[in-house]
Amino acid sequence: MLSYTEENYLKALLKITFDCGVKAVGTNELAIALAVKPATANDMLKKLKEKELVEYEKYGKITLTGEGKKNAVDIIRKHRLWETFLFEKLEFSWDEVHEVAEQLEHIRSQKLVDKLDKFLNYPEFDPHGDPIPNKKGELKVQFKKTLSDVAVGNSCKMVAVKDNSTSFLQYVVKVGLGINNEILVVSKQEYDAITVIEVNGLKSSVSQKFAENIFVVCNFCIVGKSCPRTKCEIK
Amino acid sequence: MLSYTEENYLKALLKITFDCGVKAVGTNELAIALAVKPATANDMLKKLKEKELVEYEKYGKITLTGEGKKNAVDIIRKHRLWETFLFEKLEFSWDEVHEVAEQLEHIRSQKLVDKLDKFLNYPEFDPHGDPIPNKKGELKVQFKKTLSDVAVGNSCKMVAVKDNSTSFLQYVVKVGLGINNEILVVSKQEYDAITVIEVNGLKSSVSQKFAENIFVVCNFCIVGKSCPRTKCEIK
DNA sequence: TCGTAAAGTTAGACTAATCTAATAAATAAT
DNA sequence: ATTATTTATTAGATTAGTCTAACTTTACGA
Repeated sequence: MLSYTEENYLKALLKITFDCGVKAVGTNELAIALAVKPATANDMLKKLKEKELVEYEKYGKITLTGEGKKNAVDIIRKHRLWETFLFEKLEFSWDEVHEVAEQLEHIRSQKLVDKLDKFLNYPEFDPHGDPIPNKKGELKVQFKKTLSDVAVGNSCKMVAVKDNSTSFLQYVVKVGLGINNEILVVSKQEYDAITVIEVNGLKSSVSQKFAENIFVVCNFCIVGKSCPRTKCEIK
Repeated sequence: MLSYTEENYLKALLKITFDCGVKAVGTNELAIALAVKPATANDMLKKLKEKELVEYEKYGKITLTGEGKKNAVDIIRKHRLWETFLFEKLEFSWDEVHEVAEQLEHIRSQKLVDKLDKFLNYPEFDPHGDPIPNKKGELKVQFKKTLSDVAVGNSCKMVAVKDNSTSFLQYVVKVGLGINNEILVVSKQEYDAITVIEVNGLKSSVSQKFAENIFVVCNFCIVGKSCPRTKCEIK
């Protein structure tokens, strides 16, 4: 069985490679992600290599093995299910869920995960709009993360806000936005990325900064029919 | 902040003294409860004494300080709230909740506990019928734990079963019993404690063994008006 | 009351996860 | 290509929690 620490190393490796994962990971990079010293990460990597959860040559880059990836995806699944629970059932705000989910993700009980998944009605995305791996480890890939990533002419759905300050939230309300609202990206100024959006018929101009703080999912990803999806299947 | 291990030591100390707590606890007794060696318990007790969470003289019995008790009660509160959640919301069976709650009780988030409490509608008893301390650390003391403790002429409410075997459960169904049913203790044979109970008008004779496996709460404890209750208030 | 058994303590060692400081290899820059 | 810089590794130390084995108190029974 993996220790909490081992789980965190695997999760960090997956998260670094995730965005859809070409590159292998370096020791320093990993150490920074986990807020430990490179020497510490190195020690742990030896252990994980011994357990055949990662692969690397001495002085080379690190990749997860199939087994390592499977474990990592499972932790991410648990993390995101718990975030969804906290947000939807316990009325936590967007910015509060992560820290608690960091703890909850390590609870060991397959039954708990399955039951929680069912209780939440098998959600595909967490409150941040990140995909939740299903029981088999498959997940829907999202190509857009914030409003600033949405191309002109496309529409998307707001799922959460990144910034939780009062001033920002008041701004959000002012442009007529709320959770689950459709947003159409009407146009975008090339020079400073000032973007015209339309929400329920109301057009507004918003800054790059604003757009980066609105989490969205793209419609085709939600509808899921002609949805460009990748199965990051775990062997 | 306390480590998981420290929390477990405090919880074990409280649980040993709880039933309602006259005696102080010995090192061996504690070690057995935690499945560690006495030497290990001794080391930890030194640490807890240093932190002023327990009090004892060398070679003497151990008691929790106010602060130690406060911490221990809080862990019990979390444990029992999680058990209630697992049982009521996630459809865990009575015998499955404990193990998972052992893990969940260590999650650190005051907000999570408060929200969970609210989500469950401020329950006073867990699925085993054990009292859940409220936010102030107060709890309702139950004088009866199983059907075998209920005196002749009194009625109670079944809250759970201790034995989860099919044969027992079928027996339970046969006498017309289910969760939340009222049980009247009609009479009891002195010699072998064979007990006549009445459930929804149906009278049955049950054995001592059967009665010991039915968890109940007494009405006056639930109603809470003229309820003999003890506030185990935490200073 | 005295001796043995039970209960509690101490000493020394081990493992997991971390650190700092020193060293080695790989990469980038001149 | 040779050096300088970045990246990775090793060595040795530390802390928390555990162990075994030996020792010290306390409690109890003859």
